[in-house]
Amino acid sequence: MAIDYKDTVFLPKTDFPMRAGLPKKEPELLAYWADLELFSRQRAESAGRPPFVLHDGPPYANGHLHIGHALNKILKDVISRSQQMMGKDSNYVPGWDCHGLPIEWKIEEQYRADGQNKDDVPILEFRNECREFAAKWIDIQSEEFQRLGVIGNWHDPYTTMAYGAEAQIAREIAKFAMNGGLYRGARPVLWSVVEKTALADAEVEYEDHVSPSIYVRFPVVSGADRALDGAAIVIWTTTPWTIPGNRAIAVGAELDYVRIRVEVVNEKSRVQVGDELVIAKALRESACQEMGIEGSEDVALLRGEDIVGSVCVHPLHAKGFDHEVPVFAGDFVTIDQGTGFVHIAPSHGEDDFHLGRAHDLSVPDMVNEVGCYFEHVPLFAGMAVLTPDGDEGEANGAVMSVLEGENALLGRRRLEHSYPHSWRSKAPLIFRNTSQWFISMKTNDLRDKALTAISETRFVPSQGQTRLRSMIETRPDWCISRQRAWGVPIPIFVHKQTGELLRDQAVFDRIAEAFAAEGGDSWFASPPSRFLGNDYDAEEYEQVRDIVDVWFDSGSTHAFVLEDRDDLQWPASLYLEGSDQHRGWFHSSLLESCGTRGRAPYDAVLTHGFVMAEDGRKMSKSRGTDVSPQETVESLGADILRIWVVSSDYSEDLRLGPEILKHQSDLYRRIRNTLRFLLGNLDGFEDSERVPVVEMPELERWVLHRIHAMDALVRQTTDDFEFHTQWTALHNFCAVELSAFYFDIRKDALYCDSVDSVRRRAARTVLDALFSYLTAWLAPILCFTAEEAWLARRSGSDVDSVHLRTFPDVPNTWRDDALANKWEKVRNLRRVVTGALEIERAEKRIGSSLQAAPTVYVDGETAAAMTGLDLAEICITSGGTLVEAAPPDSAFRLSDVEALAVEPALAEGEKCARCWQVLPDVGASDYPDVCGRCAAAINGRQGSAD
RNA sequence: AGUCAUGUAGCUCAGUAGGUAGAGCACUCGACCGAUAAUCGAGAUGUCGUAGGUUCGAUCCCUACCGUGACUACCA
Repeated sequence: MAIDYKDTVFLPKTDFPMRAGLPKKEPELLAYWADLELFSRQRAESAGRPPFVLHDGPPYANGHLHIGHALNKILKDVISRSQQMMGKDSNYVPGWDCHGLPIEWKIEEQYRADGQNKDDVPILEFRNECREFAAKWIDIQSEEFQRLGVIGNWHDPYTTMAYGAEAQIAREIAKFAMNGGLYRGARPVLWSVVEKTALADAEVEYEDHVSPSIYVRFPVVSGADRALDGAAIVIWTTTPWTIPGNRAIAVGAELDYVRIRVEVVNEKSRVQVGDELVIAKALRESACQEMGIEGSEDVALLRGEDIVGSVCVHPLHAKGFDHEVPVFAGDFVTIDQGTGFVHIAPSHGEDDFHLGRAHDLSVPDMVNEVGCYFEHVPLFAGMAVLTPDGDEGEANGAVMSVLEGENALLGRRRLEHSYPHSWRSKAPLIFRNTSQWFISMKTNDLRDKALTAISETRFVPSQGQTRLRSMIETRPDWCISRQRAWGVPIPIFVHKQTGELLRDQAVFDRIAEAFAAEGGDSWFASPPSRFLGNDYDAEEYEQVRDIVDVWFDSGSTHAFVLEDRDDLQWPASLYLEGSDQHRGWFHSSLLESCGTRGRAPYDAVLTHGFVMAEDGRKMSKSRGTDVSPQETVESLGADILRIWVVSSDYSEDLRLGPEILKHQSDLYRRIRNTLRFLLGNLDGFEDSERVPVVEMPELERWVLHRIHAMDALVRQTTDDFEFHTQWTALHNFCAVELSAFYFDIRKDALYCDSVDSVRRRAARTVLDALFSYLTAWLAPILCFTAEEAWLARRSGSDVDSVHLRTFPDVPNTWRDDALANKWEKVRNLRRVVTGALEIERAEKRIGSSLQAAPTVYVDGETAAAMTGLDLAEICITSGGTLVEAAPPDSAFRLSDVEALAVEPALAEGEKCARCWQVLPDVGASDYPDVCGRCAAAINGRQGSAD
């Protein structure tokens, strides 16, 4: 008897599953793209479009990816893809940083594990092992990046160890050699005794360290002021081993000092009653306490400037350190601690070096590369400051005991303070005078050029500009030499007799040629004559054996990637890295490029923050708060991780953890179901169904207006790299405007109207548009899901991948501000009706809103807005009456909408068995339990719903 | 140690020429049972980091402090 009308209703139909199964689906899509050769097709199809070159900052090729890599590469990918869809030719070439200490260190460890000393391994063999190690990790990381959905030229990435790259890096060094920017300088650098190399700033970490803290007496032999005669200046240091290198004392010219006569000392004190010492007034108390002085008398007060020009003798002058020790003014002298006098050893400190240089002090070579005093150093020759393992050597103790013997040691204790350490071996470092190669910040106005370049670069967020500028303003010359094995050789020759750097382009050309053919190895494998040619006698030249700082490698990527590849462009449109790269890649690239090409290698720089755990603190394995990208992808899918990237504000630190990932999964489901609804309701859609915009109901035209606005927002936020705003807007559009409003209203027409209904056809026309726009807008973010949806509906003529599309144009005629305004009022009315129905529901008078037929009292404005609209349709009721009149007091109102009121009522009639509306005309036609519309729909149905 | 950021509902984020705050999600309750491990609706939720100050009034301005992060320095 009862007909099952379900078969006559046009219910959504699609193979696009509600449950995504991303961990399984994503690899299938990756395989599909591989078959399609998607990246090549993108390049081919976008040939001639304006280029967008996001130049990849190379990750270091060791170890699996961590979440920071994932953030970085996903953000790059979203930008690269969205620029592509904005109509650019967005060609992304990933790269890797291959040389340098971390890899070298790993290989050394392997040798150590085998009981071998790496110094015994032939350098070419060693370098080859490093190369293979890097190659192995490049393959692994490449896989892991691709699994995240990152699209790019993975078939032909760049690496800093490619022969071509090594050759170009050599050419870049040669440019600095030829233009005079490169020079050999003797200066103290932070030196690792363990790794036997100078370290770059970026390779230094500061850790707490216990050092001896000593007070040392420097007797005045020639006071600049009579008040100094016969007294001794007291210095304080935490590095006793630098005392042999002492050449001066610094005093704060503006500080107050006092000459005291010691009256009372405790039993442990090394000071004699009657000693006369000069110290800073402000530090008198603390210094006296440290030296065990319990009573003293002021002899004289002095200003620092009165002391400048005095001369002391070295505390070990009787033991072979017989040079004078002049007192200079130093603006770095503070009264935080110590004595207000700083002992100056020009070989062992930055301040010391500069002060010494200003006063023509000698910069003696005191300590060799393994941290032992040179043979020429009296008393201490051969003693170690630090052992080869980084432990404290005998030097400090020896110096202190000799000082003590000379009655120069006035106090000693242990002090824990922050001290530089190697990032790699974690061993303490020392300042050591060495011969190193530098790029001058002054020659060729490098600093000025760099500063100008910064002001001409777009920074996102803008604070980055200030940050980079202040770094460039104050940084010293760039020390580019490393006494290591795994890197690009600094390919230069020095004339043995004159010390002159050989500047001959022909020589450099031969070197680059060799590197291009055989890599940097050829520098070590070939006789110097191969490069010097016939014009020079190899015997007369020293071949430099240093390698170049890896920051110079990566700082040159713009040369061997952007300039070298025909399908790229110099300068890059964008560099994008974590904010730590202000002192890293952004910095080195800028200097390298300004020094050789006079401008930055990038038009814009974007920085992102770091990934923190959910509690806002650093991720920590031991606390279990670290998130592995591999595990996340395997359990949830890369698209979830990609949502996380765009839903976070990358200009600050980002948080990530289980709860946040769950949140992203929820957001994902909403988007996925929106796509599924579109697909299900577009089943069988054909072009012939389309309804022209002018014939569409207002509701459809309102959706088109919203599409127009979303399009503008998507494009704007893409240009501004504001993906968080974009994602939020997209999600709200799907959740609030489509799902909760438009779809909800139109389900009735889509399911129940007859196939030829203009209303239904118009809705399907709009759903088709929504599908087109949404898949495009989502494609840069949800690269997998957007593709899955696209392919679910692709017919023969459609393009093979959503990623071969661009954001579709939106006709300007879709914009209709007046309509949008009108519909603001309509939606407001709907809110009130919904509120009224909720009461009815709570009172159990209705369940479904289709049981209701409310009377709505409106003001003139709202009445005008509702002209021509069907109240019941919009409110999803079965009926309703609009009355422009004052409502009865009993009517339902919302507190914030005074002009509207609703008097609920039950709809009259029977429930239609097909559309479930309660209507008076149910049973009026051939079908006893069906309304007139549905009867017509059933009769007119042409087997569409099977 | 210093500098600079940052601290708004459980989560991601908005916001306020200074008048005690919002959106989505999550949560709870309800409806539907033809987007169904969906969909719709309603609701509660916050001393706007802490303590002072300026002000009639501060989440928004000032100061200090605390937490977190990044950077810089290393200082003898």
